[in-house]
Amino acid sequence: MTRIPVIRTDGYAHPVTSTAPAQLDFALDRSSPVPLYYQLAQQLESAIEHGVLGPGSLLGNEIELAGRLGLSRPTVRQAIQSLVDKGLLVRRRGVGTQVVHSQVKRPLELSSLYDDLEAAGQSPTTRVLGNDVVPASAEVAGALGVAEGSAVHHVQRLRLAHGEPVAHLSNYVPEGLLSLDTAKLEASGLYRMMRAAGITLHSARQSVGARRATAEEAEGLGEPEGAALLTMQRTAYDDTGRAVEYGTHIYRASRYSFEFQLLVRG
Amino acid sequence: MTRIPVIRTDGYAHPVTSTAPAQLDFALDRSSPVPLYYQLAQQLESAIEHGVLGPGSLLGNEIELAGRLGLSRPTVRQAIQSLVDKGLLVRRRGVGTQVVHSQVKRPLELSSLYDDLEAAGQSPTTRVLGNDVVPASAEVAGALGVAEGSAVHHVQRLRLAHGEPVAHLSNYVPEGLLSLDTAKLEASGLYRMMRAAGITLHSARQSVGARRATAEEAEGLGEPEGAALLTMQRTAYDDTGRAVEYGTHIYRASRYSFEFQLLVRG
DNA sequence: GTCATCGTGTTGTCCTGACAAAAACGCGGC
DNA sequence: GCCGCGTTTTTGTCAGGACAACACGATGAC
Repeated sequence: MTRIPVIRTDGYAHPVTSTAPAQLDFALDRSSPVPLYYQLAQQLESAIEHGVLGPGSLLGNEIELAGRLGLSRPTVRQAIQSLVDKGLLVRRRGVGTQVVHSQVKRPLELSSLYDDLEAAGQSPTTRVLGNDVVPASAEVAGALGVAEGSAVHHVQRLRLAHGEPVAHLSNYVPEGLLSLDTAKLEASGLYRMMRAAGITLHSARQSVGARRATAEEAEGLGEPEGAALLTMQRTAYDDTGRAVEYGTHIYRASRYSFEFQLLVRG
Repeated sequence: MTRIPVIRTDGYAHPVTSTAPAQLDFALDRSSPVPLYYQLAQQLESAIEHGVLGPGSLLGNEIELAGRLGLSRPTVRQAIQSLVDKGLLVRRRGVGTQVVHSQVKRPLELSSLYDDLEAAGQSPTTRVLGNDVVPASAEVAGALGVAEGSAVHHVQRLRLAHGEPVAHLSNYVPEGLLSLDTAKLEASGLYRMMRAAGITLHSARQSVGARRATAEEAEGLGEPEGAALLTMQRTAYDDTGRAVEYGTHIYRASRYSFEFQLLVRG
């Protein structure tokens, strides 16, 4: 390994580590139903995450790598490309493929707040405040693409972390898509229930803003009246293009902020 | 074309249009330096955007399409895949590839506020409030990965739309990366200047929150004291992994909110 | 009429091969 | 010592083929 500390005149020091191509052995199972490129991608990602492939280390050229693994070059490229898309690798023509220096985390998924908190070790809890079927208001009908007045589920929940309120969630779901059991809503999250019901989420439009809390909102969240709140509205669509959920949520700005990583698409 | 209106008992009506494979002719230039798959992807995207390929219309099978265009199947697949990654197309094995129903816009880019406003026809303006070189504070040094006290650019700008203040932007850039001309900062945006300087942005970590305005902030933005503000902190990295920018921004929540679309990665 | 089964169409995966383009390196000339 | 040029290395693009997996409709059995 060569380590070349680059000292710049302006005091901006950045250690450029250029590791020799790693000689990793990957275990590929051709009898597995899991695609070969996916097996390779997962093992590469695992190696990167566990530091076996440190930041800046070269991956070794594709042709040699393919030969060593007994794969064809397109298969190896497909595996590498999937990690490039995730932001874990960078390819440079004439140089090679290397692991990015900066630590990359998730690039903003359509994650439920439940998953977010759970990942952060916040032991989330849910209190279902309401779970009814109501006629759609004009706002809800427009967002979900249903007729005004048609039946929609309305779920109101309070999300807590460590017993403290964090957010008030208000969701609308078209009637008939999903059976919304109050007990399950408390134990899991709405998005998990959708996945379990065979709904494949595709995309969502979100809008994040801020405003001051009304007396009622402040009361429900344990904030002083007029406190700053983070607001989020979201409409989620499945892969057939129909809207499957519309939600307007408010978060305690003193206790929660949206953290995410985003990638620049080349 | 077959049009099958699906009427559900719950009043949820969604017209499923399944168009016969479109017979589009694309103009591919083999002498162009622009890759063939990219030419095809752009023309497909254009056709979708202009409604030539309506939502739900099938693309026709890949093999026939490849033959008709005089391309190989991998090339056609690469073009299609890039649009699937953008969320414009959906592939289904055994069925075909079709245009998604929901209108898809940009999936949250690392866009500057300047571009955002310009795209929205808001005719943005910039007033540079300060453009200095200062020693890095502990916070800035930590975010940029430089030594505390080392020289960094500090740019403070006020962004206006239609002459009204929208946001206060405070950016830090390591010294020596970029020449930060005040005149250019007013005419363009920071990110455009970075791209022009040969810096290829790779990823960024963002944090969005809310709080109430101090008297000074309210004064600068034309808001009443204590108004709700939207806050955003961002650290941007280039493809070598070094931090190239750190910014803390505040937005008038009464006039601006973050709008974006996000895709579920399969 | 209803259900299981088979056939067909389409995308998913994987292979081999070839040339082009870009970046880095080494060498020679100055 | 420095610059320029060619060489080498590596990824980028493209072709053509083969089989597998899955979805859907049609067909037949019951």
